[in-house]
Amino acid sequence: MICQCESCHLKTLFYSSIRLDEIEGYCSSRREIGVKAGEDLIKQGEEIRDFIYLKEGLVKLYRKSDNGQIQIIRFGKPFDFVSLLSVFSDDKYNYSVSAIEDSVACVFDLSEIKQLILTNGAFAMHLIEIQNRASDLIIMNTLDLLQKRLYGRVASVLLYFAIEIYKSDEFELPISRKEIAQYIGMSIENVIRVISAFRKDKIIQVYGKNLAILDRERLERMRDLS
Amino acid sequence: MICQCESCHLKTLFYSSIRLDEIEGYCSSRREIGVKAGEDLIKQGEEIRDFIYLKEGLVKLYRKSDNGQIQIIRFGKPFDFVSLLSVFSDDKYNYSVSAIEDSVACVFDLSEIKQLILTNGAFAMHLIEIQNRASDLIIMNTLDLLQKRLYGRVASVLLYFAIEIYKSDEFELPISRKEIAQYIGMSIENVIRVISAFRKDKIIQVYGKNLAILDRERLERMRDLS
DNA sequence: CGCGGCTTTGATGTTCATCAAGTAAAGTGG
DNA sequence: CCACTTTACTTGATGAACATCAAAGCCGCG
Repeated sequence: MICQCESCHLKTLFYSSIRLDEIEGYCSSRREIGVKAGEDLIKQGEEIRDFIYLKEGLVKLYRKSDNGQIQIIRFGKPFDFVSLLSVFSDDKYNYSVSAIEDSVACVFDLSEIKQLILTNGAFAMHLIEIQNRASDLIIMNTLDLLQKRLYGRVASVLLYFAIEIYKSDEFELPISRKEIAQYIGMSIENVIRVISAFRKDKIIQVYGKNLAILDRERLERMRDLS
Repeated sequence: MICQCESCHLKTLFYSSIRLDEIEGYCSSRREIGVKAGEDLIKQGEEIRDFIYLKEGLVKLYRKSDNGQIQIIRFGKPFDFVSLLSVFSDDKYNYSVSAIEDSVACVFDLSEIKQLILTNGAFAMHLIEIQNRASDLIIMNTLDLLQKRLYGRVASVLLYFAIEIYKSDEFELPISRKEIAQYIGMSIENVIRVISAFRKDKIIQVYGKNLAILDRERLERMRDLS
């Protein structure tokens, strides 16, 4: 069997709504793409032909805004980055996706997925739920950032990686200060200053790329009290 | 016939994918709710039982964030406010909707819509497209705001109402300065100051609630150059 | 080695929130 | 209807939050 779906998260998500004898067909049309850290998986402006699902790794969604600045929309890990944003509403990507860590993506023909929506109600329902959840997350996250200030925004990012990505208070920060700045919409220098302040206040510990949250409560307070 | 679907936008959107002999059934289960300016259509925290579509009027989507502040997520006019945001991904609303102008909403049982998704592929596809488009708009809009500053943000709002809502450079501003502030994430005083500055610079003209954009180009430049 | 990108800190000025005080407008109860 | 209260709006003054400029150290890489 070409497609080892047992090891693929996609199975749990979608294949539960597809009859076993149908799976084979979709599996064979599926292909995997490996991208190394730094490489692009999706380029802004490209035509949307595929339906892409992140199987392994860590990516960032970002866009070039009108004035040429780069803005990071969201970080995506397996499960919460399924092709979303404009896949069914536009014909061109209005954002890029690139790998932060080496990643593997599952790629389907978009037309096949659309066919599946048309013919398989359970699949359509499932997909709607997933898309809905993903959009909600982005929206609420961005809204949160919008009403926080520098300190709260930086605290948010650090806690995001600790809680959502690494599920640990000690981890290797996968992104640069510059990327944090591009995500929270503040200047690089001020991001650095806040991280330094957190370090001096013994809220976090930094050695190289490694980061340890020493005082989770205080960091959460900084995040919540803007 | 109870349901005068000819006059309802929903028809063009959804009913194109439903067979004529099926329409009758859904029409009869549909009900209309009128809300006067200032009244709530949806309350944050309520259970999601309905699928709601704005037929006439103007509404605002807003939420109370963790620290108790009110934040306006988006303004919605007929067509671009279909129940979205968490309708299929959560069981409770995490935002409120209230009428800015007197409005009329079409209400369906959510369970019926879900049933329709399961059994009618074309409908599901159509709904996915609409939801996708709506989410994209909110996301891109919020991201735009996030990287603009005071002047650019205020210019954005004014141009939004001129272009998207009223399709004219002269209109009656339907929202208060406070609501602008809650939408763009800045203080009321500064919103007022910017509007005054625009007025003094002859970019806009203000008499009471009425607003006229005198110099569209300059206002657009303010919006685009942050 | 030298170059470019990332990081860091300090100094400076701009942008912004906040406080204060006052005016106008709109609802409320007698 | 008028006095009363509340809400929206407005302006100025002040300090806090933030961007920007500048300079220097630190890598990794050709």
